[in-house]
Amino acid sequence: MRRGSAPGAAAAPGQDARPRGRSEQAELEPTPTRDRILDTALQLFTEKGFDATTLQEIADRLGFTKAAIYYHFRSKEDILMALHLRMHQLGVASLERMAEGPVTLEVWESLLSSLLDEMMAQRPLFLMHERNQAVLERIHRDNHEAQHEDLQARLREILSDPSISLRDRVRMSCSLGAVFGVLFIGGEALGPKSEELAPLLRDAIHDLLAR
Amino acid sequence: MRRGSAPGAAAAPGQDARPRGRSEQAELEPTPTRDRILDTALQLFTEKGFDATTLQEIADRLGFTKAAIYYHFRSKEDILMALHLRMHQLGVASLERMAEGPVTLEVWESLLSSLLDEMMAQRPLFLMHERNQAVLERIHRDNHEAQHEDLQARLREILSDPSISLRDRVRMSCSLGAVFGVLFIGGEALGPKSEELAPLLRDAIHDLLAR
DNA sequence: GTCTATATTTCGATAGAC
DNA sequence: GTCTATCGAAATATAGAC
Repeated sequence: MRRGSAPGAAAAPGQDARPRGRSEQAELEPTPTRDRILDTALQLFTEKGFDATTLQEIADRLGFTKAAIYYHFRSKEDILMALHLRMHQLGVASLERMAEGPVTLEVWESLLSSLLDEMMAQRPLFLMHERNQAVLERIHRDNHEAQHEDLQARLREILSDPSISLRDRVRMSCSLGAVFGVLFIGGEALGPKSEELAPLLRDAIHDLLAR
Repeated sequence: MRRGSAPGAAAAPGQDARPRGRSEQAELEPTPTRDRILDTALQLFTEKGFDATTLQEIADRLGFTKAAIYYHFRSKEDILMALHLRMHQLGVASLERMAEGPVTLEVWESLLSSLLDEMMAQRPLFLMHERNQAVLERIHRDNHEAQHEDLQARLREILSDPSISLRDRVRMSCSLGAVFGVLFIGGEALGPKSEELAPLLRDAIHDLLAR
């Protein structure tokens, strides 16, 4: 945190960090209002970035006040982390397959294929993530608990594995970038019909990885 | 601007927005100190993001105070815009070639090739730009003067051109993404030897665009 | 050109009523 | 569960001395 960082938060030591709101148990449970806050935040964080988005704006769009948000979330960062969690869980399946054996070009291609499906389905989440990398890294460093099991870390590990030829690792990076290229650079320019897009993208990736 | 936004700036109407500092003429001229500020800002904006970087930090790293920066730049945004300008000028050459004729896959490949050279040479600038997209767009919207002539706008135009087949536009997006993939995702993982990287990347791009 | 000191605003977060 | 009111902490930007 950088600004109004929990002014009265260091009140009683040994106390729970959560000042009020819902019980700790119920905290992660989705509720309609909670989800509406998350959806609105997702939109604004993507459009303007996390830092430039104020709780006031989120509240305004939802038709209630800033303070009400604090019943559902402990802090602004918590909202971002909840969104991060949503996305993070998507990567887990792919992640486990990546940990199983050696990553050949063929394995990579099939991994990318399932990743592509997930990204197509959850594009807004990935977009938000992409546009708030700096903030997310900052927060990740602070809570260096929750040692990922992080998709990005595992990717970097593979891409720096010297037992794979540099040529192949370049191809892997390219194919990964190609997915981002189509979803985020091409994005709306290519047209929103992901049904047509996906097979064309898969073909291109295949040309990149085959042989 | 969102926070301490020019408190006493709306003083005398009809007055120049620039309160003090160097003369308007000399303002864009590079000086050693100005460049040092820009270099430091480039680093911090990339590491932590524009919003999370304070003028205090920039000043601290340079060994003088916050206020001194205001002799060289009118505002924090001005620093970002100066960096944006640096990068923007790199794209101009490619941009003009793109405006000349119809963009075929062959033209695209050669454009990408020169863009790649520029990006390899000026990677930090592109990295900063990539990691501060949201802020840059916000500022661009505010100063909707300086109608770009913007690289990104022209790219989107091409990628949505219906006279090019969807298949080819997907390939173009892929190849563009591939460049980002190698430079920014693969990044340090692939190793810093851009001499080896460039030809491998060009080969991959060729496989994507040829035939 | 750089400093000290300060004005001004914004925003996250809390307290407590309802 | 949401509101009003307010606190406390930055951070941008300015004024004016040196």
